[in-house]
Amino acid sequence: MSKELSKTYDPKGMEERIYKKWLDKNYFHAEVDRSKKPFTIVIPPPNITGQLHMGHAFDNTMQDILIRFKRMQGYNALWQPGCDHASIATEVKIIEKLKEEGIDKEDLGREGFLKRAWEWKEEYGGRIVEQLKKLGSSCDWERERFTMDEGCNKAVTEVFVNLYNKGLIFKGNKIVNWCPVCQTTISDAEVEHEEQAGHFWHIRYPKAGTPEAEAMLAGRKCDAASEDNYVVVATTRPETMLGDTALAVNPEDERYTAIAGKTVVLPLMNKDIPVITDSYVDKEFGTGVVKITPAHDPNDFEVGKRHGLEIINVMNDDATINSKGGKYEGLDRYEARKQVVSDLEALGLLVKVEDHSHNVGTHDRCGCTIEPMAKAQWFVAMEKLAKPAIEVLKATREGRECEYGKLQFVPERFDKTYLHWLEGIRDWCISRQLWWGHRIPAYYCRDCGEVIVSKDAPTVCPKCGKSHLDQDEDVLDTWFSSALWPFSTLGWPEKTDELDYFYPTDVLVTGYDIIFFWVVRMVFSGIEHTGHSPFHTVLIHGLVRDSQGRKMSKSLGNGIDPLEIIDKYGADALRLMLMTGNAPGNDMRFYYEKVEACRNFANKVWNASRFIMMNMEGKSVVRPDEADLQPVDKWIISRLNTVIRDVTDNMEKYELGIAVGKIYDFIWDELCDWYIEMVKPRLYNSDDGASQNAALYTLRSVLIDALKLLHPYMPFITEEIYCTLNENGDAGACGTEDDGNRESIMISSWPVYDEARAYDKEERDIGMIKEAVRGIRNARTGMNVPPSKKAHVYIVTGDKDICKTFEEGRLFFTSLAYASDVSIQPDKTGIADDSVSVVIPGADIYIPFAELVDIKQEIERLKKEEARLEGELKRVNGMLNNEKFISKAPAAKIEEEKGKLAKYTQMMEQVRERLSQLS
RNA sequence: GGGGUCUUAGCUCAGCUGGGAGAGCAUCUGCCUUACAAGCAGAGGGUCAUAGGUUCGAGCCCUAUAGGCCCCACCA
Repeated sequence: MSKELSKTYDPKGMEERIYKKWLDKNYFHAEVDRSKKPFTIVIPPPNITGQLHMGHAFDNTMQDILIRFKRMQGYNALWQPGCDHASIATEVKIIEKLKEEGIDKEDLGREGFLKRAWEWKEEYGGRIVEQLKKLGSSCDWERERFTMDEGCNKAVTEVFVNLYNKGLIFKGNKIVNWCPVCQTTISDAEVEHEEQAGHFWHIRYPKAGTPEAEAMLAGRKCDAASEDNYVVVATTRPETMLGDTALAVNPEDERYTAIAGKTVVLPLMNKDIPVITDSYVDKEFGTGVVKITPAHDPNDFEVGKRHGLEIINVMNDDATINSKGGKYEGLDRYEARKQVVSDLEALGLLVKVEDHSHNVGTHDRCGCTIEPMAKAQWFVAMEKLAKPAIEVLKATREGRECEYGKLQFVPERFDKTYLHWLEGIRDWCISRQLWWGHRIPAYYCRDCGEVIVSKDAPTVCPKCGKSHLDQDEDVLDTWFSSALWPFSTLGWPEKTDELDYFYPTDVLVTGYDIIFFWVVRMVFSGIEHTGHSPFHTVLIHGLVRDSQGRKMSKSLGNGIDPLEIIDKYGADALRLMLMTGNAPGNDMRFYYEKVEACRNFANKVWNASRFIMMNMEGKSVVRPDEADLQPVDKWIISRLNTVIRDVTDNMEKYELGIAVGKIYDFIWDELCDWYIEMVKPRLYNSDDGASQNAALYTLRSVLIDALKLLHPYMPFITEEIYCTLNENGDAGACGTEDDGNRESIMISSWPVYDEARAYDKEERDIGMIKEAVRGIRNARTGMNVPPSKKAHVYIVTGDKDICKTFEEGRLFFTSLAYASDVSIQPDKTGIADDSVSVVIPGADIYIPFAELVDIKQEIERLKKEEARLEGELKRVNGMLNNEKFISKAPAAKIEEEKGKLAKYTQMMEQVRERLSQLS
């Protein structure tokens, strides 16, 4: 029973049906199979809170293309899917939802909250997975994982305990980034710096024992104040002075040698603090004196450590001033700032206020200004871990062997981003004051204070033997578990077959915005725990922006929902749009016009296929003898062959945009606009069965290979056509041996370049015919000849080979160049003088239009051609007459230019001769 | 302060290791030619940001300049 394609391309319904078929057939599933080479990609796990957005569509399209390509090439391709628990993002969402119900997180308690969170995950966690399916993603859904499932939790615990035992995880009191809104620490990577307009307050600190100090302590302005008795400090954050424990000057600063080592009185707090010297202080900046607040500034913290200063944290977790802040207790940090400034002013201690813009750290999630605070938190010591991660990339770039495997970024420029971050890396704060996440496997003995870090919860304290143990309340940074994703999903820490076979994985595809968050952490984790870089290539892409180049965002409301696009234009069109005309790592803009153009291409493919099938209807198409193939058949086969080679090459180099451009051009220009048109007369003429069969066979086999090349990009339409074709007979493809797999294009084999199908002569011959046809069309348009007006075409050439070429191609002039008749002759006998002429290398073409020809116009046209050729000749002669070019340029280039010289010279002669005839 | 990146046709962008400037959209002209008007055939349109340099030869490599964007950074 033969099946037909519907009249118009309509992806609706079709895509869903095909996806279901793929699932039913289990094509996406990969099992360990040692007879095949694995190719593995792990998905960047989308957040369970997430909805599919253009970024996901972009990212996953690229991965699907690579996976489908490799699968067709015969690799055992595994695309490992899953979702991320997204600790803080999810927790925030759930808190919001609870709020709607009038419930406070604390009311539920930890247990109750987690129960709700899991329910939430069950309800919404699968949503994005369903959306990925609409895109056509060929993930192995049987292997779907979750960063907080049992296996991942086991991996996390294992890693934590390992690193702790090696001393690479430690609990320490350090300055951390504290988000007062989310009430948790965040890592450096989660802090966004933004330039803010602020002020520079110059504040007097009176020297101890002076009348100025006495007055201040008494709470009044000093009537006879002398500047000599003050030290002036400039600060952008006056409220932090409540926690000052010193002033600092540069030891080299002669202005302050007298005061160094002495004592000043801290205003408002009215206590003595020392003036210390530290080379950290920049003499040139501000007043050259820095207030030191070890609890609220990372630099001050370091200075404080060096000098044994007290660390006084003056803030609560919500960034209000605490009891250490004296009378300011309870005020928000910004209210406190105002109050402090006005109090200083009242005491005559405010010298001046300058405008000053400075960088303020904000939380990337909530936008709140980060408060640096000294807190006891868990950290990963990064220095040791960073080294091999740096080494593996450098070794790969320098072509050295490396025990950790290979690592490269595509495009290469992201090497620098990666290296720069790793080389300046600081310890990673991993504890979070949240509930949704992997709980830290540390336990504290209530009796003796012993800290126990262990995979299994201890029941008694190993030190004191008592059983009053409390687990650490905190959970881990969500990226701590994502960092293990490439191997935790394959079974690590168990030594599974999967891990052994699929790991290290091959390519990681992600946006440049998460190199720090994720890529870096996966690499050092992979090396530390498995000994290998988790992938050899990181393929980086940019952002999808709106048509005005703005980032798509919820707040701007300029996001475009990929699902709507899929609904309207089809997933294939969306996928093609995302991959077309974009270079790796670059941002792109979203335009509806672009999607439409891609949908139009799908329609083109659809209709060309429909045309081919229509013509095969009722005929049994068989593999023709080589002798039955006509030059034009060999031409398209040869062109396809080249495209197969180039596309494969581009895809192997991750040049996905270039590759699909070549497929697009081949299908639209060469196959549809030329080959199909050239072959039509043969299809409509059943008298020459062998020729018809050869044309049909070629059409069919070229189409199949073209569809195969296109399949990774446009999986649905190619599958639909491929299957329909195969239900209607079985003529095989040209670039592939019969692989016996006709039931789906996605498991068919990738076309391979074949030397035997490179037909150089036919490529040249058909190229010449195309040029002649184009020339005739061109001339006709120039003369305003309507298509309905057919004309006799005379081809004049003395060259036997050229003559033969045109002899074989004479039909093309009838069908493509509006010829009523075609004469091929060695001279101009019988051709009217007032014909339009077209010059191609080796032949003159004349078209007598009689009354239609305007000789003046014709002369003008020829003169234009003459000028063009003059330009070309000038350029070629310039090169060939240049001795240095002759002596230094490669021989092949010289030959090429000599060939052009001959060609243009000949054409020029023909044009000039024709011109002299006319005038 | 450091690093990256961009500046190519009216618009959005390609242009891989240096060797005669491309695509899509838009514009103009002519076509409902029985696969496709979501189409066909043609046309116009670019001193490849500027100035130097390397080279036989530069959109491509180097340097500087101008402008745009991005990332990193503890100058209070």
